[in-house]
Amino acid sequence: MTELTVDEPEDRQRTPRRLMANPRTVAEAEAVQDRLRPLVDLVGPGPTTPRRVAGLDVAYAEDGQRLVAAVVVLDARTLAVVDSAVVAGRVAFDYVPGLFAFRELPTLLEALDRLTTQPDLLVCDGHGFAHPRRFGLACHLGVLTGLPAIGVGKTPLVGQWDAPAEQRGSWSPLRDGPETVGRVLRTQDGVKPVFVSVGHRMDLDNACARVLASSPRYRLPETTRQADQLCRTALAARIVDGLD
DNA sequence: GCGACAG
DNA sequence: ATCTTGTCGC
Repeated sequence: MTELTVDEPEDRQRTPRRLMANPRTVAEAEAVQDRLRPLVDLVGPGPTTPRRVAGLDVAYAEDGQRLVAAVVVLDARTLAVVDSAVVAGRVAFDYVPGLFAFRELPTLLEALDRLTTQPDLLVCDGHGFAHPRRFGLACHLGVLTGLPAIGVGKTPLVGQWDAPAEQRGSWSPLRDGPETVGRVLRTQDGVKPVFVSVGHRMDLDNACARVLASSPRYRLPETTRQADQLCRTALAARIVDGLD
């Protein structure tokens, strides 16, 4: 299902081993990020009018070890759900700010592999370029799948910014030192803004345009909301194999 | 040395 | 992320 594997039918659902490094220590994890970082395409410009947009999210079980990942594909124009996948898994790494992606990556990739419909944009729950080593979850998912990706965070990880105007669509640059790493974007009038950053094969302007187009009514994009609802429901009702 | 720190 | 009660507002 991923672009990187289309030439290997017998292996089409597996991300190449050379990119699947599963670190066991903080040093190894940071090394993986530094190695993949050069593969990120920050220019894009990415699809201005994508057909299908995917939202990804994860819900954690009570023990904090098991989790359920969900991917929901929406029609970019109507925002109607056209496909989805839910997978149960295990936390693959302890939570460390900056290494968050390693916790959910294996299960999220598995869920992406189970889609029937190929999305042309991934909207990730977390940051992309707005990361200490400029390689957050959105960059990681983008590079591993080869798909355009953007990161939408609810809270900051790095950078400083000025509050954007209260109107929907207003934004201010998110800067980490001298460089702009993302934007603080107001998706609804008078509502707390979100943190948008490039993941892969997209420019920042387009990334913000896509986020706004996906958030007609609420603070978070419909993609994120649908994915959140799906994995949360699947976990609570245990309607997913491999749990318990 | 002391905070901050995606989900 | 998840644990948690009520509360203000559409």
